[in-house]
Amino acid sequence: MPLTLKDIARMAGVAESTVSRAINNKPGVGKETREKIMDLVRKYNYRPNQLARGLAKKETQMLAIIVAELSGADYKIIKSIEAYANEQGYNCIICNTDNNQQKEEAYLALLSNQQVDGAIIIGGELANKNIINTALNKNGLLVLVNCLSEELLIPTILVDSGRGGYLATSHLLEQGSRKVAIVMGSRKDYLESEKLAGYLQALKDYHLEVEEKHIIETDGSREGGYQAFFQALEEGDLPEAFFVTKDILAVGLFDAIKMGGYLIPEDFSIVGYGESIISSIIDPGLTVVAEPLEELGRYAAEYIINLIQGKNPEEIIKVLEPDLKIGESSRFKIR
Amino acid sequence: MPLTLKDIARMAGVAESTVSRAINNKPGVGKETREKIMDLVRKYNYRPNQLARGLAKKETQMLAIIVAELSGADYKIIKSIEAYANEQGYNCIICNTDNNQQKEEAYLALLSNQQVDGAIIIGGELANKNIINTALNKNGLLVLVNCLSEELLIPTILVDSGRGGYLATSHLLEQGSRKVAIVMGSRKDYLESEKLAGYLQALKDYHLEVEEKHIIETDGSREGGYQAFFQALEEGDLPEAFFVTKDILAVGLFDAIKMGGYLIPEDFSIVGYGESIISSIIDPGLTVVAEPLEELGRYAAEYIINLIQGKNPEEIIKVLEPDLKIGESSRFKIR
DNA sequence: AAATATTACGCAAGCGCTTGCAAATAAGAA
DNA sequence: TTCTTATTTGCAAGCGCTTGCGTAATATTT
Repeated sequence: MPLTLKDIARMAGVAESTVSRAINNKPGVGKETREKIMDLVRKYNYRPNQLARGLAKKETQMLAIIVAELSGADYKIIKSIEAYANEQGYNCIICNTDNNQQKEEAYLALLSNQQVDGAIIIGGELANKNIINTALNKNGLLVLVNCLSEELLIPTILVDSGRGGYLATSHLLEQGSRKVAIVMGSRKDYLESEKLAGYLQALKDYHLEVEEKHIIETDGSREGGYQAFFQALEEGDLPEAFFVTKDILAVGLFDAIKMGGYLIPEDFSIVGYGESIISSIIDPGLTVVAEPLEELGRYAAEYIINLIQGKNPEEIIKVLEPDLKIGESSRFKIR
Repeated sequence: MPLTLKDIARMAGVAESTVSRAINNKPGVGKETREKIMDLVRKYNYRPNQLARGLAKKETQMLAIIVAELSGADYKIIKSIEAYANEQGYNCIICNTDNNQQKEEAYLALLSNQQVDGAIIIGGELANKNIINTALNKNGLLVLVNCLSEELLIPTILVDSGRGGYLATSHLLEQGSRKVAIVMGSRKDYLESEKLAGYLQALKDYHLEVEEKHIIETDGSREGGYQAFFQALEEGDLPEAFFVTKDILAVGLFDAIKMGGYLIPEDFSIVGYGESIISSIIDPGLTVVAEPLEELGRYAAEYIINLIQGKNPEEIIKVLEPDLKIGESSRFKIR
């Protein structure tokens, strides 16, 4: 049995309250008593029971990071959140929902249960609104990252995917390509649809017609990327460039292009989305839309902690801007 | 303010204890009262405060998964742990230590603090023994995965990396290569040293001399893999095959080999370690030592939960066997 | 030296839940 | 009907900690 405050108090010959104050270094404890207590604490390696503490204080100094899939990008965000949170004396627990509503619900319960002081939800489709609502009603503090709530007014922080799509597409256009296709995941995914919007806007700004067949929606897998190319090939009127919204898709697309005996970027210029190991491994190195993931995480962490500490931030939604990292997969086309 | 047991009790006109028993569906509550209570619970979406519950019951139904780096492999293990744990009514929180002793300590405190019922440590160097010890002394339950404790007798479950090294190397030897090099991370890393041991054993079984210069220790990075090849090149007496112990290393090695104008597997056969996206992306597809990660996680989860529930398992250390997944990067050599 | 302001400490209630035990009620056996 | 046994429910202590308030001890002021 671990020892308790009471044990320490008995050993030090003082009241529990004094020990408590000493441990939390609050005022109201004499220098000598404080030292005697701290010595005992060290000697017996006493650690306060956080459940009891949490119960009494109604705060746990814990944050939940609820994440749908745990991709490489998410991981960077998480690390950044953790870094800031730790700095501020909070610990983070990562809850992986696997895109499963049930699990999301279970983890959101951590919030309603007061096991964590706040939660950050990263990506994925948004949970059942009821659940979020009850979590919020019970005073739970929530921040959304890279996803959007439809009706509830929940603080949200995200990278402007529309802008990303625009950057990618206009880069390809600037490089001289005129027929640019987009290979994307599901349009139902908010971020994907935004990228598409950016793509469309860029075409518009260049006074180009939108070709429906150049909008290739896939399942987001490697295989999907592979098929996307051959689909384009079959349709005839092959694009000169591809904007690929996911790195795995890019891998498949590369496979297919090479399989077809074409060269990148000579035959096809390609821009991908997100800096990842994968996009750095594939050859030639991918030009990508780079997202400020660190900043994203940092901001989210700051936001939730401010919320917890009662400082009400000014803006409820914060949008960060991506930029373009030029690789070898896109090159100026002489026309 | 979330409502409490007391609120429900008042509304139902019964004692708190009755509500508690109803909620935990324990015997000793009449059918009608039970229903009345459960209706209230549903109506107000009441959720017991887990801190209070944990404090009273001295158990939280929570597991901590403490992981050093969160690589792709670890992620698979985690998912498998979670799956089983959820099945058994436990939730998992993932604690990422970033190979930082301080953080490891902080997270292990979750155990000593009784915030979790048990913890699973995956990979990485082992924490400060004192910390682990105190955690254990306080009755904390711990299982190690893919790492080893030096002196403490902690239940451990791992994949036999020695066997993996042996499989990889003997495969290359069987394919006709005689000069096989190993490109590895730090020898201080237990798993790496085991792989090396397996490599050496295979050479021995084939009655081959060990060439010190064919043991290439690197920092485990892509760059490290890259340099490894040119180092071998400079040394003269180029190997015919490489056993690479990490996928990132393999990427660098591939880069270098291609850069040198050589072909895989024509000029060099290569075997990597661990099935990962990366090893599946690089071209040609890597032959790898595949680890039963699912089983590993599942077993670890089973183990810790048994421990928590007081069932003492028979073996304190469990070793799983890897096997070989043949890709295109290794091929029979005609000599 | 007396009066006032500080500081150090203990008391006790309370956080929200569980649980052993006793009381009250219902049901079955005699 | 009366006694026994089983079932339903309440009481109250306790889990380990925090904190407001009161008192005793010490320091500061005149």
